[in-house]
Amino acid sequence: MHRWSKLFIPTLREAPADAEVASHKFLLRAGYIRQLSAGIYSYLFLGQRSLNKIVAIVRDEMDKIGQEFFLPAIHPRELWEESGRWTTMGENMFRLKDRKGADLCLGMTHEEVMTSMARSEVRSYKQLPQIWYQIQTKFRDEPRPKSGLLRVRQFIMKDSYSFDLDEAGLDRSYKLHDGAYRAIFTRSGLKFVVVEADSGAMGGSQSQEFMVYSDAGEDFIASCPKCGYAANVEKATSRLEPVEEMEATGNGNPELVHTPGCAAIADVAAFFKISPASDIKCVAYMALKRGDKGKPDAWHGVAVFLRGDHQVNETKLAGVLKAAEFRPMQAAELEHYFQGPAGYLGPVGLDIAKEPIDGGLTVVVDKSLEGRKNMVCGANKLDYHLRNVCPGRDFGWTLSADIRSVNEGEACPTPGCAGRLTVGKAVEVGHIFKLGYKYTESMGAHVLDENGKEVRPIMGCYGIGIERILTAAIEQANDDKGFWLPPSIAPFTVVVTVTNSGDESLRKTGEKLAEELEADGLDVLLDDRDERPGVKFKDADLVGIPYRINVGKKLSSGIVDLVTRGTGAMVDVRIDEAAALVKERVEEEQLLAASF
RNA sequence: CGGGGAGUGGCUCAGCCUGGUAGAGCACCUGGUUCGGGACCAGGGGGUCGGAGGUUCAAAUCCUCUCUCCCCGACCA
Repeated sequence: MHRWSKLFIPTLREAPADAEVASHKFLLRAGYIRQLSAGIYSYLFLGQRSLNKIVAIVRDEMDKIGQEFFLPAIHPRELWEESGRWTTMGENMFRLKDRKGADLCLGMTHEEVMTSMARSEVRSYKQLPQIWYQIQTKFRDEPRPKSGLLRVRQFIMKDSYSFDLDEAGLDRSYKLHDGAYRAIFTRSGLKFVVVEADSGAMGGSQSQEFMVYSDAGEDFIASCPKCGYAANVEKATSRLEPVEEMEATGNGNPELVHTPGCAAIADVAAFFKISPASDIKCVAYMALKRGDKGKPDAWHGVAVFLRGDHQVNETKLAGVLKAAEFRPMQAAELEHYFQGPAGYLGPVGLDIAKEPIDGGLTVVVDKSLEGRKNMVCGANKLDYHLRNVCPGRDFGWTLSADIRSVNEGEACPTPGCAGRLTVGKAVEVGHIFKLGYKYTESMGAHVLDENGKEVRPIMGCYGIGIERILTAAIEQANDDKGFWLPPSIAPFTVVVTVTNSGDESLRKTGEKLAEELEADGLDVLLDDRDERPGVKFKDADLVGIPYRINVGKKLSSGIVDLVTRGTGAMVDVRIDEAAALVKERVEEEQLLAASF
């Protein structure tokens, strides 16, 4: 039995000034964590206890579908050179040298190590499929760590990798993970949603994220309350309402119009008395194409055209262009590609590249421009616009694709669904991803199939952020006094608060009750500190323990209080029935979570 | 990397503008009283004011450089 009087649980009355989000504040105040450096935290007794419970759930479910490994955290450069990621990971990778001067890095993910294992050990199709996982520390030198444990530079990840003979096999491995992840998050008591995620830039074919709605989150997800459609806005689409086209003027051909001072969309729309949906917006980028082996990186001009009321989704754009990086085009570059100034850029008369980012100006139009008529656009000339512009007739493009972001309130993309999309913020707790042949190909892994022919295994990769489960759980259940965790991941299920430790009979009864609870298989913390009751109640409310039993003044009539932290409900319970009741409550709560 | 903010005892902060004995509340230690929602009284310990350099008789305070942390953006899981 754990006695609070002997433990190190450094609770704080006030949150340190630099904590902003609820989980960060409370993890610090409750004595779960302490910061060592930006994005680097120590986990103290309560924090480690909770993380251990999360890890146990993850391990329990993962063992049903795969095998646990434990891979090195320090990797040789050569391994990452093989996949090409020694370069592409850039500054996010922690790098170091050993005493001989050899380059090493700290593992930020383990596709390379796992693939090298498969490459050197797996020889036959008979050995497939394989699902290998590990629970291990990852190191990523984030440009901006933030929000306590939400975005950190060192964290624990459950990562797994599947190797299959073919796509049907990958599909099975992927579905196994989908099931395991749903079980893990359910048992962890999270209210999560599964959303379609972006996979374009990585070349994968399918990907889902497991999200917990929270304002602390960094991702936005679009969802339809009617049909259940949900997708990361990086990936989400919507159905657009038909636009009322403008009447052509003059002979219907593009017409130069003097529009002094109308650089912004709103000014242009007002000048022509049109909706921004009839204006063509231009966003000009320079896109970085990573050089293939030996070739240097190069920047190429990219002009994106879309409706005036839409926004460019750079994730989608990166996906269709396979570009590594974007930056806004600068004035000299605008002059070079458009011969015109910002604010008056347009698609007519441009010298268009045939292939995406391969010299010249890559012109990307959003799909929603196809088939539109009589639009307004910049004339690539200061203070002039064109009208009567028809995409396809008056200008062409390198490629046309969905590269816009959806907005709240747009129509759900599911055929036949009349719902409207809502957009909310969420924390990503897990991600499953069909990788394809990227690593087995670049690193040369193969097995013999039943015909004795060499074939490449196909891979999937799957991740869970262990600390993020704790963080998300706190974000979803807190108030001004503290937080309460689901019993399955709380450091203790119940705290027995002896209101006055100076009173011998209270203390003895409390100890006895704690022993009973423990005998019932519950994790019990006995608050036997020599503190006033108020202090003990405040601490108990703060530290995330879902149930509390007060052993105090009602004991003379054989009664203790059972307090449910989440609801604040306090009920009188006969002392000899208390243990059984708590156990029942915990079991009910877990059943309830499972039915979610 | 761009923009903003902050570094003074364990925590929250005042003092800086206008240079002159380093402060408050909480926490901590000792003794006493108290004991159902962060008690009270008395006594006590603890800070090279992020660091370096400079100005000055004198620097937490003024100047220069630098480090660190937080927030927004970019980036990313």
